[in-house]
Amino acid sequence: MTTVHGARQRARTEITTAIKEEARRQLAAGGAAKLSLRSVARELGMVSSALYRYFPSRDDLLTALIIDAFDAVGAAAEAAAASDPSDPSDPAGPLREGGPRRPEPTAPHGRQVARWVAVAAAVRAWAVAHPHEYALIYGSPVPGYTAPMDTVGPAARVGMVLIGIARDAHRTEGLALPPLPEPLKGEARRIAEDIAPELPPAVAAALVAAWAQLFGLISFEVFGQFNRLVEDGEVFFRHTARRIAAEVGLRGEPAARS
Amino acid sequence: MTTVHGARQRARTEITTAIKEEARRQLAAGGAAKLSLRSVARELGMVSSALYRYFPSRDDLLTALIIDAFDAVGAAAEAAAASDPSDPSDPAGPLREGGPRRPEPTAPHGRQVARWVAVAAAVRAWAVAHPHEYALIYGSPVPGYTAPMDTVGPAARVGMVLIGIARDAHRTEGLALPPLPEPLKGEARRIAEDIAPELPPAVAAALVAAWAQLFGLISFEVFGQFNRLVEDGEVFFRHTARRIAAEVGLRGEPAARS
DNA sequence: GTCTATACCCCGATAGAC
DNA sequence: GTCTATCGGGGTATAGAC
Repeated sequence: MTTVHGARQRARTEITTAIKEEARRQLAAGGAAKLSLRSVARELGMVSSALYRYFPSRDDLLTALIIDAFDAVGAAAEAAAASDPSDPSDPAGPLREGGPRRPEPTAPHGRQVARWVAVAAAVRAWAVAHPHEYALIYGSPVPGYTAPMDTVGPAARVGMVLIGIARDAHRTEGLALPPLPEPLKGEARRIAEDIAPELPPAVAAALVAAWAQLFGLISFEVFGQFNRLVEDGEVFFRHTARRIAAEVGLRGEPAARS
Repeated sequence: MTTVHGARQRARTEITTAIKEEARRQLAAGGAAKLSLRSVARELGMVSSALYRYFPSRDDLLTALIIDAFDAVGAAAEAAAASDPSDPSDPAGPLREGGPRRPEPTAPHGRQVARWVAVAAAVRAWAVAHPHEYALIYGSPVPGYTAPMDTVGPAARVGMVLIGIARDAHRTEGLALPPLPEPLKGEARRIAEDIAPELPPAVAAALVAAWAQLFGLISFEVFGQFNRLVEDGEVFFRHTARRIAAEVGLRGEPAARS
């Protein structure tokens, strides 16, 4: 009985996976707006009504895809943060999808900067490799669709990784930024309370700005706004990510800066 | 006869305008993907086939909307650049769209920084006021639609304004940035040739990055990624725009530089 | 859990009368 | 330039047999 149940469960999750895979294919072909249960079913050799046993509505399928995408990019970011890019023998992390993790042979000073850049580069690499899933989660909101609460956890993962790096840097080296102008102080204090009470408010606020700026670069590349202006996206991006790291107070070795 | 012709022309442009207005309304309601000639016609009390006298296809209507949007945000940027935000008596430009006017402190030195911030704030204000048109031009690409060449001119206007500010600053004060790391030098040289041969390559490359970073902030706000983290978007944005200005070598008065 | 059938919507685009 | 009519597609979602 549990066997039967197990087998059924297995079949169910297999089909669910197949549906999501086909849906992702269609996402790539036509965008989120014209993802349709019917054509997914058609392509899978099913009839449309059968899909409703797996996803009660089109929006639920969309939600599943969104959560998967946030989880994928979040996992890539976490893997990059866990690997140590300052170790030349470490092949993992920034350039891989989901690299293996390695021990940490400690770099002297700019280790957190290197991790920051590695995380940013990993997010970019994922985005470039999965432009349509990236568009799904960081592009224009899908009209008529409002994300349920289930998405906020996965959506926060990349941000958490960046916050963690800042936290580590603050603990080991101390992060400091020049004082904020008056009108921003309240805002920064609130942001710090929300995301990282142990960080100085100015750092927390800079983190949020840096986060948005990193994704701005990625979006411009993925969405084609650079329009041939930038040729080697990775090199350009890594350099800019390093400069952005400085904006939150992370200091690299002076030699490597800029 | 010319009168008749003139009247006809007038009627034609009036109807064309009405169509675009209704289309923009629908853009707001359902996004670019479900903008349809049929429903525009319905709402206008016309029959769908009549619209084909004005726009030969749905994509042509979309192109018109895109060009209008690029022109609108470009015009806002140009107006902000032309006004002088360091003159407290100048009511024009940056803050006009909404929001309190807080004249930038007069500064003979940081004038280009003030212009930079004013332009950025004007773009943000336009985006916040017209989120759907913003999404049309800076969000995920519309699936199945490829922009014709007619859009590239209008699309470049905001960038041109930013380049112009950097150029002015370079002419009057000289812009300099630390030397670039080797792998970026070629890229930067090419970028400079493309957009502003008279600027140092490092500045040109930083300009492109800054451009993307500004729009990253705007997109996060407009697309709701900040999700209540940032409360006063304008204050937060102006401050960050000022920091980004420093990244391209624009120097404000040290006092105001957070 | 899958099937057929169905209700009830939507769309872009064109032909041809007026 | 606007109309009716039409071609030929598309979609979500449900009911009910098997």
